[in-house]
Amino acid sequence: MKNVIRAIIRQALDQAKDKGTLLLSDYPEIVIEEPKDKNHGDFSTTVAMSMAKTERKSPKVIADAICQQLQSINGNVAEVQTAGPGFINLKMSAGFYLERFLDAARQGDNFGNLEIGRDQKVLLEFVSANPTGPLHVGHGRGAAVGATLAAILKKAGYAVDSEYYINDVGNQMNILGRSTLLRYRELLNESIEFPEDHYKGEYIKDLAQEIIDSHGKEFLDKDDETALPFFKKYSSDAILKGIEKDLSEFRVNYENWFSELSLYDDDSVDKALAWMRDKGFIYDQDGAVWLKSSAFKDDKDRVIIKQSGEKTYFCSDIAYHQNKINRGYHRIINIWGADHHGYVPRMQAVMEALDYDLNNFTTLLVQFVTLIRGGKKVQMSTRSGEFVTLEEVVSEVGVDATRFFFQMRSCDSHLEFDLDLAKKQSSDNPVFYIQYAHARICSVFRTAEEQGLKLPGADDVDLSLLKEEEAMDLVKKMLAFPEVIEKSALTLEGHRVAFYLQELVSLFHSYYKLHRVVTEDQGLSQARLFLLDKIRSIIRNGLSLLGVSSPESM
RNA sequence: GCGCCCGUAGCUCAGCUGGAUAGAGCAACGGACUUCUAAUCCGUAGGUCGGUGGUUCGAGUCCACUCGGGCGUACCA
Repeated sequence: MKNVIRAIIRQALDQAKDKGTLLLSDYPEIVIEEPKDKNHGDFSTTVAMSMAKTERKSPKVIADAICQQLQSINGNVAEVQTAGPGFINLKMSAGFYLERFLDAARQGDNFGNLEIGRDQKVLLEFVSANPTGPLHVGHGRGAAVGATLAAILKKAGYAVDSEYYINDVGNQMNILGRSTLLRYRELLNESIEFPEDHYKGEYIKDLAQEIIDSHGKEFLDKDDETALPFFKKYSSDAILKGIEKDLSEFRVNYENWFSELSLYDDDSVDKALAWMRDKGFIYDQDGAVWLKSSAFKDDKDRVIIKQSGEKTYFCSDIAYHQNKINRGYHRIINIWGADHHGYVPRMQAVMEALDYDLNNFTTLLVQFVTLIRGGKKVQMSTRSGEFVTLEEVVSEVGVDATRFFFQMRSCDSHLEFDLDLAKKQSSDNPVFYIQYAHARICSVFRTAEEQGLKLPGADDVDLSLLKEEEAMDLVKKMLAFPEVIEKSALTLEGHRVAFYLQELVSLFHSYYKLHRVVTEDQGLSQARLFLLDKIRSIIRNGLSLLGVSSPESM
């Protein structure tokens, strides 16, 4: 829509240049805005002000010159005026909007699909929690943000692959195995000492019990070395399976599950190291092997092989990202918890060393979630293993509310998740407010059907009957949907969709209150049904991006 | 100490990458149900955009400094 306005302004500029009223040695960027104040028209532009210097005229004079041209352009512009320091305000005709609305309606659920990502392959890695315990609410936010971003990018035309990186290597795996083994022995009445740094959650005891149920006392008389591999594998497999189940129930799906272990199995790690060494980014010191990350934006060099000969997590991450690059992605996006932000510069250093354009590599940091119950913070502590799992929240408030609440805020804002509010069935609760609008529209259609009224086709409807200001407000808001998708895709900010839906639905509820849809006047009723059907489609569309269902009745 | 994020109405947060008189939702107060879902709507009130200085026609937005909160600063992952 703004593009259309931009083209009109552009045309006016060209005409002014032809007539010699403006120099236009250099075309300025034409910024189109939607003024908050309705008195300032539907759109406004600041070009006149930004041209003041090069034209050496006052913004007002330039604005007047442009206005003069605009008036002669075509019938779509209903009103033009200059205002303030040099704004040009445009008011478009009702026909302009209705024509575009009809066009949007013809596109059905494809409305809002864009081409901006055409021929662009994007890799989106998110959650990637270690398989050492169930997903907690923080992971849940990452999952919701990632899945929605993937959906938005797809709608914007990108070819997106979602990926989960499984950290199934390293010391943590040993600790996990040992934790389960110790609980196993404990449950079989052996006295044990449970180390401080081991996993203390109840789920470890559950795993131990499962092993007792299936294997009995088989491992009791075996030493650690013999028993551990089994416990390690059993635990991580079971936990990963649980993670997969939690995510799929949370409507979060991946194209790839990528195992860290596989990078060792196929020598990718060694190859990546050899490549780095060959390029001179690696050196040996103090018995360890270092990456020269300080040659890039990182504050210091980082160890990739410890004195003990073990490789660090960072080491396999080099191989992992080389693998990502080799798969030919135009854009690589990682979504991490904010507690990993210190890791960003060194990863950027790796990408730079691998000769990948940093403009195409983004790490989104998702800030923490605080759960609120009864107006008070729910205490969580990873250390004691007492954190609230994603599964617990979902089973308490449902997938819809959880998915929506996680995306009500921009990623880099801390999120307060009010569990009581999420369960509330009233307009206080934004997710219900939106779903209710959808159900309400469906209900209107049921009433219409009882009256023998049918939804007209795009060629049979007379939209000029939609004369009310509220109807035009709705039409304008709907036409902004593609811009919301575009903006969300470009800024990687999914919360915009949540905000947009609230605004759209609020306009609908007002309209509904003021104007009865099913009336004696068949033509008018049909025009209104047509309007509602499109609103319904956008709600359904937007909610599905957010991973929220659209109930037909509530 | 250094680095990243945040600071906007009583609360939770937007603010379209520099535009006009800073917005929304809750909460508060006052209204609206013979009508398609009142699970809703309409109205009122609420602000030194943490602070100081700078950049310019113009700053919540950009820069510097500063105060407060969160997180990070491993040969952990």
